[in-house]
Amino acid sequence: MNLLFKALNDDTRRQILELLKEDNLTAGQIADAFNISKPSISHHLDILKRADLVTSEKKGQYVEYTINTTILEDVLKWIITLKQ
Amino acid sequence: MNLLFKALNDDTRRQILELLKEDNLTAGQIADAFNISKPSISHHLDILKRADLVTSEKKGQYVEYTINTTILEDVLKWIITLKQ
DNA sequence: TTAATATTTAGATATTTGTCTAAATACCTA
DNA sequence: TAGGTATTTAGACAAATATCTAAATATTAA
Repeated sequence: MNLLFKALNDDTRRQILELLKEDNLTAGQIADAFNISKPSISHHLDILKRADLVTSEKKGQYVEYTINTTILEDVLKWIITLKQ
Repeated sequence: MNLLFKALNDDTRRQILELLKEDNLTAGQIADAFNISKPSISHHLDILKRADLVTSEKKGQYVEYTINTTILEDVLKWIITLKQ
């Protein structure tokens, strides 16, 4: 839960998730969407991965990232419980 | 949105919200529930207030805090949109 | 009005976080 | 195999954050 909220607590990472919602993208394609260095984006992707919000698959020399929204159920449940 | 995620990105603050879900509490009562100094709790309450997750009302020499869950709709919507 | 209680503000400090550049690693292709 | 491209790792640094103690403010009650 902590890892999840931590991962979501950054605008760049939330934007990455919104991008990946539309399409799987390689690390480079994601980096190109931001005015941030590739290593920084790589770091953000690592945080998203550790929170299980994305998965990655090596495709030749590229690494393709995919969003995993199932983990967001946990956040939804926590919030909905709080609202009841 | 940023303020909201920031406020939720701390275990103590999430626990404060869970306490306030059960009952309105004064700043002191909230502080008593944690092994953290009163000024630190006061600071957490300020962050929750700025995110509009709680409201406060002065009652004599006490300050009573109330949870505001309506603002969580924004987070729910963001997550649900991401999942679709 | 003075003393006690409740809360917040101020200021300090250690830790975490987001960013960068440089270097390392992995893969592809000529 | 050598050179180029894609990505990650390492290390440094500034800014943000969570915490503390001490002091200030506000309210109540003797």
